[in-house]
Amino acid sequence: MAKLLAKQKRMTDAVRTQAPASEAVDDYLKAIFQLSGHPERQVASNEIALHLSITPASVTNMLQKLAAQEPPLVIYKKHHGVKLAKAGKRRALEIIRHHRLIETFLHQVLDYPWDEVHQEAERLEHFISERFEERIAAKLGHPKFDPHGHAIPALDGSLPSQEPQAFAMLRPGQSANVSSVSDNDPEMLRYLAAQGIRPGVRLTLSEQLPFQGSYRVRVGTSSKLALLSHSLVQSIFVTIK
Amino acid sequence: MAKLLAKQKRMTDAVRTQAPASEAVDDYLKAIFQLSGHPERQVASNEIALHLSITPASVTNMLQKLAAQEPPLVIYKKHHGVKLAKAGKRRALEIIRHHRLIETFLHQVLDYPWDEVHQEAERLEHFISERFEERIAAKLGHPKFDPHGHAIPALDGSLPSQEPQAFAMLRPGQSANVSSVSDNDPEMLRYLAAQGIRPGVRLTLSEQLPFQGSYRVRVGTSSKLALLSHSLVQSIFVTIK
DNA sequence: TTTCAATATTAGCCATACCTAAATATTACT
DNA sequence: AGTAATATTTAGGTATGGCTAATATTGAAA
Ligand SMILES: [Mn+2]
Ligand SMILES: [Mn+2]
Ligand SMILES: [Mn+2]
Ligand SMILES: [Mn+2]
Repeated sequence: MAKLLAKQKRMTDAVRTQAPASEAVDDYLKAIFQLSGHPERQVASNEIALHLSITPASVTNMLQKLAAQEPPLVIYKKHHGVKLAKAGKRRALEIIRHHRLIETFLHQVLDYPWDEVHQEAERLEHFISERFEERIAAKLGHPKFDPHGHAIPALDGSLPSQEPQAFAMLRPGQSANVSSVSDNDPEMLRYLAAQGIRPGVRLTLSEQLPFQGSYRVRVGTSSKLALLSHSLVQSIFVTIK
Repeated sequence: MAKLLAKQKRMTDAVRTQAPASEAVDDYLKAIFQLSGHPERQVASNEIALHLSITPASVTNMLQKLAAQEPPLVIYKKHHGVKLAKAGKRRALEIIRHHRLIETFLHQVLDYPWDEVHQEAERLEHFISERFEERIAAKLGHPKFDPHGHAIPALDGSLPSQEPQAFAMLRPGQSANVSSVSDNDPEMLRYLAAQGIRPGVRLTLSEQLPFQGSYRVRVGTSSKLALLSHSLVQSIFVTIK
């Protein structure tokens, strides 16, 4: 705190641009990054609004601000969506790196259960310093994946271009290894853990019950089968090999 | 983020009170706590303004808000200063506990040098959860002191009522053990470390040069004496025994 | 090619949070 | 009682981030 008197002055001067970098800005950038997918496509205002639970008008407003920054954080084409500009992508990946490193740290060093790490990381990701980031990465031996199997962006922002596949896409009889699971629903994570489902475990789809019913799944080499709902199965991502 | 639509409505209703608990509020409460000392005395608006580098008008404004909360965070007597109310003292001690636990954690677990922990803790203290606090305390074995020798408030807010004495108060010939050092000036901390001065070390005042000059000090049982400026010596607190 | 529904943008506002300078008031000494 | 130091009030500023309602654009279906 302790706003310096100089600040007020400086802001009314010629500069005006330069990164605000608030929690809200971070969250927009993360949202755009996640929604733009692979290969990268333009993201519509509506999608962002939906993702963040705000109105499209608010989104347009913010996109204009982000595009007006120097350097711009997004490339914004009126009526045609946005994509991240260089600086925006850098920041998004930085936040995601923070998030996943923090999750891993909380789990491995502070013994958090895997269903509690996400919430805490969601806040702290915005406030840790570069130093902190570097120190926990070192402490953890520069991990490549977080507790849910999500890849941690490297310092230069690079990510393995793994195309994760939803388990729901498999056909009965097929097997695959869990690569990651969604991390935002604690209850679901506890349930998955109870079923022995976590990154690295091999799953075999036995059958899908008719009319979009549940999935009967063998977990590892266990003898009895787990019965997983459609929504559950959509949160499990696998690599077939 | 993701402000829920309900919020807007609710705030214009009857409730209105209840804790905002922002970084600024935290910093006011910490300032009042530190300034009110032992035994506790009323703190003047001016002192707070000075401490936080803002104007007295801003302070009055904030004090009124803090006093109006339900429950009140401060007891504010117009023209007669404030002191912390129960809830305010609880919060102040909570933040101070956070701060000192984080400092200790950064130093011991993440190998931060002792001159860098303060800055990082100053930010993070506002954002960690109760869970995080509990976990790092456990990891550290519930430490009683931070790297600068400051006592860490217990969970119930209790603090050892040690009356730390400025080393500057000693008379030539006297010896004392360093209990703590000021933690806000990194350069000074590096200098002290270089002189071997840290909590627990025994200091003997050999002489003070005339006209408020430097202090000649024996550090531990070393043979040669350190020469410390007046301002340096005022940042060192000791217990005589 | 026209029409229209879906989508997006603009305009005008609201609320919160902090802070300021200047005018005014209070207190506590001398 | 007078006055200097201190504090408060008044009035207003900046910044962020959100909303509604009115309007505009786009693109696909007719
Ligand atoms: Mn976040
Ligand atoms: Mn994760
Ligand atoms: Mn702080
Ligand atoms: Mn300290």
